[in-house]
Amino acid sequence: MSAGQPEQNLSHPAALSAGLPLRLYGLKKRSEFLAAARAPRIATPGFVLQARKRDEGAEIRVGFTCSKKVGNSIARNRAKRRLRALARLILPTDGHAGTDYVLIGRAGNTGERDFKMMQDDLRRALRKLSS
RNA sequence: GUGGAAGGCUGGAUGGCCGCGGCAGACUGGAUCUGUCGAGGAAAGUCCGGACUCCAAAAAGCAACGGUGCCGGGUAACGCCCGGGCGGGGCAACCCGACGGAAAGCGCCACAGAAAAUAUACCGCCCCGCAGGUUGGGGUCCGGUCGAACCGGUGGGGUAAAAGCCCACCGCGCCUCUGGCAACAGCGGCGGCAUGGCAAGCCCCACCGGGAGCAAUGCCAAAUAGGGAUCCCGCCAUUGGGCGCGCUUUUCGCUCAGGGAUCCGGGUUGGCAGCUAAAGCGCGGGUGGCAACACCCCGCCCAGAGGAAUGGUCAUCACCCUUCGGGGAACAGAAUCCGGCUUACAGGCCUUCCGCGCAU
RNA sequence: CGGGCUAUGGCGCAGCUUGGUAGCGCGUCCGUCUGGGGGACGGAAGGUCGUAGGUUCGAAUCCUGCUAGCCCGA
Repeated sequence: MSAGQPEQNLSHPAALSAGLPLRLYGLKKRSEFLAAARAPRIATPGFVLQARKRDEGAEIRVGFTCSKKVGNSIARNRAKRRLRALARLILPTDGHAGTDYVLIGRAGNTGERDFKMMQDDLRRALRKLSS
């Protein structure tokens, strides 16, 4: 299982957007993950953020991935769920249009780090990328 | 009061906001709304036993291999559970035991020691001989030494010195009888020391086991070229061969003339079933049983995904720690199902029993 | 779902079958040879044998349970 594992758990994109100002779309294909992997990245204690500016389209797309280092399937799923909650909360307002984001879980921290601190981490990482 | 032993239970609660999976219903057949259900005692490790399905064969048995191993019972079955026996540990409650066979056979027992399994004779001990010694022959296994272990133990008799050589008791073995379904226990008698240890070395004996696993298996749909090879049967021909061709397709025309099995190549990785009401659960009741458990009645309905949903976050209460800011909250996540075993586990609760101290 | 293998000095491996002494190569340290380096030679240190139990007088070795890693089949 590589970092480019397709995000099979991603739910319907429209369901994600319910009640939110901007729709989030999921990254599904391995090639899309690989493209984002070559893009600039910011590492935080709770996760790693990658962002790739696309040429076409204005929607924000986001993908989640966890390697086996994070733990067994339960630990990986919990890490991805927390990352998904983060993205739902912050990306529609702080994200940049026409960008693909990939959030990568880190062993030991993604499932345990304080959620407020992770929100700050994500906002700071987004500012850093845009500057 | 304190220290233990055994058995059982529990594994935070409530409410916002956002979100996930199954099922049912509603609605302009849209990817919406409503309702409802949604992890464990170990779901874990995958160590045993089954159910179920297919394969091979036959209702069996044998060989090989593997497993189990005191006795009796329970169970669908078990390597599990209950009861009993024997051995060991603990003052006790109680706990632990791979607990058949070493007088069927093979093998191993390092070092040390005289000697390690058909026993042996180093230092001693005793007797006899002579050339009287740093000596020769014999007796003996009593004492010493070694070791994890050395060929019964203690006491007495006996002797040149000794020895189950003889005797008593203990141990061991055999036999009869008694109790018990049995393992086994007990009384009595006999034998006269034989049988060192290791079977988690090979092995022997008794009993059990055909193989594979839900990615099993069945059905539907789609897709590909109804392709190739071999064999069998059939037909025509008879040295070797052929079983099709034309046409967009069917009808049709020409021709003596197509069926089966296995394998290879190629294609498909969609849907449904299997699938969860079950050898089910109940600190509900009754009967039988010491018990495990069985039977009857009553009540309950408790995930079914199809690479995996059961979550995230905030607040309050309860618990633990605190330097009063705050921090912590175990082991762990269903994948066909069930019965066990094993392993992991913060904290808390209940019942019964034993020892010791104090008071009465 | 089922099956198999491995774990031994810092690294790579023997030893396990048939139980009694843990060994080899590279590396490390010290010394000598050289003007010095490399190299050679001599010497030395370094191992709870993955872990917890059991069998045995005695276990790296035999048995059982865990832990970690790797591989195979459907």
